[in-house]
Amino acid sequence: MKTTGNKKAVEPRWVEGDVQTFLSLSDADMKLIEARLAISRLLKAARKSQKLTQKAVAEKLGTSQSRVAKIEAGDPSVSLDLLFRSAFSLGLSGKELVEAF
Amino acid sequence: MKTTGNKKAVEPRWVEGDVQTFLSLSDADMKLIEARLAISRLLKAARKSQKLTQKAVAEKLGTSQSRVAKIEAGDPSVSLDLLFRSAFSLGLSGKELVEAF
DNA sequence: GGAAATTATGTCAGATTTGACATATCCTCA
DNA sequence: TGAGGATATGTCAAATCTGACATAATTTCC
Repeated sequence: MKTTGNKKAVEPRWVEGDVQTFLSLSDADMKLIEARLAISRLLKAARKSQKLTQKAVAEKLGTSQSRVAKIEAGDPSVSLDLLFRSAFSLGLSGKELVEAF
Repeated sequence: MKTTGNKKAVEPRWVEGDVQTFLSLSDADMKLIEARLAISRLLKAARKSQKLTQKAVAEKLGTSQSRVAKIEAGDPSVSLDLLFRSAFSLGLSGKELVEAF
C-alpha cells in the first residue's frame, strides 16, 4: 500500500496532531483525553459483562442514570475522578485499569 | 502470630475502617484517596529524580509553585485530573501510575 | 406494531477545583 | 548566623464538574 510508482507522496489533507494543534493541547492533555476515552470504554464493557443497567450503576455510584450515560460516552463534563470512582465501584482493579493506558 | 493462649483477642482500641466509617466513605472513595496519595508520592519522587524545583514543574504544567506543593502534599483540593496531567508532563506513563494502586 | 425498558442529550444551580497571589516556613551553605 | 532559594499554607474569584431533572432517542420483547 505504501509503494506505488509515485515519486512524491500525496499531500496529506490534514496531518495527525491537527486537532491537538488547533485546540492548543499539550501532549499531557492529549494523553489525558485518550485515557478518559479508554476508561469510559472499559467501564461500559464492565457494566455490560456484569449485566447491569446504567440505572443500577448510578445507584451504586450515588448519581443519576444520565451521568452514567455521559461517563460511558466520554463526555467532557466527566472528570477523571468520577471515572475512577466508577471503575472502583464496579469492582475494577488497578491492573484492569492499566489496560486503558 | 494468631494463636496465643488467650481465649479472647484483645479489644482493638479502634479498628481499620474507622475513619472511613466516620466520614461515611465508600470503598470506592477510599481507593480513590489511596490512589491520589500514591500518585502524589510518585510525582514528588519523579520531580526529585529529575532534579527539578516545584517552580520548574509548575511552568511545565502551566500553574503555580503553590499548586505543585499542594499536588505533592496530597491536598484534597487537587483532582485526579491534575495529578495525571502532572504525571504526564513529568514524563510518567499511565501504566506506571495505575500500577501504583 | 408498539409498550416498556434502557440509553442518550440538554440544562441548571450548587459544589468543587483552578491558577494566581501573598506570605510563612524550611533548607542549606557560606 | 543569616541571606536566598525552595517549599508550604491560606485565600479568592473564575472556571469546571456535579447530581438531578426533563425529555428524546434507541433497543428489547411480546
